[in-house]
Amino acid sequence: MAVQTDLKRAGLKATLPRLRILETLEGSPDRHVSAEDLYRALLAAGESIGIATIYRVLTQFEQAGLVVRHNFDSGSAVFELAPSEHHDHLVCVRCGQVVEFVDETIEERQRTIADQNGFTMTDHSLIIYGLCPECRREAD
Amino acid sequence: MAVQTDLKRAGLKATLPRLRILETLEGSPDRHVSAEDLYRALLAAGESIGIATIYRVLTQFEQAGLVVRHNFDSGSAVFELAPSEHHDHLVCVRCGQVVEFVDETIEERQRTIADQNGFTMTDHSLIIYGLCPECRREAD
DNA sequence: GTGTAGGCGAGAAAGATTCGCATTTGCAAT
DNA sequence: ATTGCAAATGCGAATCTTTCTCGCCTACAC
Repeated sequence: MAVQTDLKRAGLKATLPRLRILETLEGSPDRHVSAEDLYRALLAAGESIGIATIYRVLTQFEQAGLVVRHNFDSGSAVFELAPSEHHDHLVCVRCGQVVEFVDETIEERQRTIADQNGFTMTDHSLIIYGLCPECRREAD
Repeated sequence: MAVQTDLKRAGLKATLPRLRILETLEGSPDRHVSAEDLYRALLAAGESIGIATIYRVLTQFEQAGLVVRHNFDSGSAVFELAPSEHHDHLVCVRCGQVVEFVDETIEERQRTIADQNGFTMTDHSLIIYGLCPECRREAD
């Protein structure tokens, strides 16, 4: 099973909660889920798991590079399986839908800006908020 | 006093807490402050104010366009007096220092990307995380 | 000055996340 | 297969940030 080797490779014991969380992330219709989302999904699936474990495991996954954490304006963090290639986000302020995009021009400018200011860029977060096509139509 | 007319113009009564908060924001050496920062600063200045009032007032100021709220990775929101012109942020992951910048190329690309995805952009947030020059030197 | 709508302070509440600790579990050496 | 133990889990309490409630107070139009 790939999930199990993913954990081993990341230097983490293949425990039941970790396997379940990773599987749930992979099987989620929504790439971006909160700790609470995962908790509810696992309880619904009949698993017995504590919310604290979810947070602990997600933090470990993040440190291991398996997932990425985002702080959208929603108040709670959302996590997504680490994509092979970096991308940024468009978030609908009405329905919460998330669209991913990549733009090399912006990536390039960011590196330049960090350099110009003497910063060594370690990460960045670009979120465009707006109304998605559906919500725009409904909110006419 | 300009502060008082600023409030009136924004449609807010010029109450003591509001005046103090606005003055503190203007007098802050750091443009980006949290609700807690303001609370401590006001208590230290001998004012008697509740943390709830700080949040209430900051939210009103935000709606009135007097301040802007940012969600950096720190867990709590930070506020800054509304700048005359929009800008983005470079945040040092070690000391928390914040540097502001404007880049028309990026602004332009964002509008294009929102359009291409059928979104009506209402706002955006670009934060570049990294090590500032000083921290880079110290963390050799 | 006075009335009143709106604002305030304090504490409780809510939501998100972390901590402390007793119990359980993965896993490697028997 | 069995065992031993460090590491991980589950649970409830604690913490942190932010919001709500409610009785009292105040800015300001008249």
